[in-house]
Amino acid sequence: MFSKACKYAINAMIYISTLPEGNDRVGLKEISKAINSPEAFTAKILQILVRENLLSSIKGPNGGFEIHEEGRKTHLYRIVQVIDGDQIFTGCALGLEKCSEDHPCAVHNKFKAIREHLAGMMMTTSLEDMAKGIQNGTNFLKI
Amino acid sequence: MFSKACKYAINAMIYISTLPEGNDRVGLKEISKAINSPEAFTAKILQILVRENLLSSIKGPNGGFEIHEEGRKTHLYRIVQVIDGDQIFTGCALGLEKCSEDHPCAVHNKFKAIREHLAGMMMTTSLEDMAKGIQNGTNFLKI
DNA sequence: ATAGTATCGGATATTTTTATCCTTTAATAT
DNA sequence: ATATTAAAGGATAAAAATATCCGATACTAT
Ligand code: FES
Ligand code: FES
Repeated sequence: MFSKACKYAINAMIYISTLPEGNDRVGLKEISKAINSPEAFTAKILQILVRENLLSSIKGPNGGFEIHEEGRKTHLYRIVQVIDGDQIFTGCALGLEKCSEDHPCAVHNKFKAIREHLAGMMMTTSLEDMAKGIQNGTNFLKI
Repeated sequence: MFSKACKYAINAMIYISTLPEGNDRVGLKEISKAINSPEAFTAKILQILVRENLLSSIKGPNGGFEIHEEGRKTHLYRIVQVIDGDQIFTGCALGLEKCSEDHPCAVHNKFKAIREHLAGMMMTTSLEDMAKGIQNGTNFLKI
């Protein structure tokens, strides 16, 4: 479904969002430990998220990553889009060059509903929302 | 969503199912032309499907692949399972070792519904069903 | 100013997926 | 029997995804 890179991105963003706003600066090491991901690879992914302004970073001592106010309203859809592209939301399930009503693949009609279900869910689920479940121990980021 | 191998497998199986039953023997070359897939790679995938008894093959002149009676009732779920495994139907969306109610990831509840939607669709969609859409020109296998 | 720290970014390595090549095996037709 | 044909299977190659390494950059603290 999602690439590993994308899973790490989502979990990392949620983890940062669980930290108290304004006091949420956190380093790579802590993040990758919290989500159980390879450190160096996670760094690459965080770099992309920073470049795309979904995340901000500060270098040097007491440096790290943080997500301010508005950033916590980011929807999962956007993260997937930035890391995996939106093939999953718009592409053809069976590999046709493009998904369209005019030239539908064998599963187009049935699949479209699922894809929209997924896209809708991802578009209405924010980091804030997810962070709550982690904070109160209902949901988990690793193992 | 699905691997290329899996997409080729599904389209190939549907293509064979569009041919008149009992007179449906068709060679690799024709199949990969019909679904626009790389020949040698497609051969590998068909071999797996033959090994798993979703397809049968005959060597030599007038040889090829065919799907008998019962085979046409095969559901897409089974093809995905054989080629990609059932990670997509049972695995955790965010990469936890296993998906479970006891230790749910951040999107577990929301994702479960989508996964079940997908699994249900794939379990109730057969080659026969798909073949009809191709035969009457409503759906397409390539481009 | 200087040393220390943490992210950035480029280079490289490993693994997995996708794709090709070629020999072997089994069936057909002459 | 023999030549021909098409799938099977093993070996290899290319591409993409995942993962690691290390010097450069920017910031902090002393
Ligand atoms: S054409 Fe395949 S999903 Fe729309
Ligand atoms: S635990 Fe992640 S989808 Fe169920």
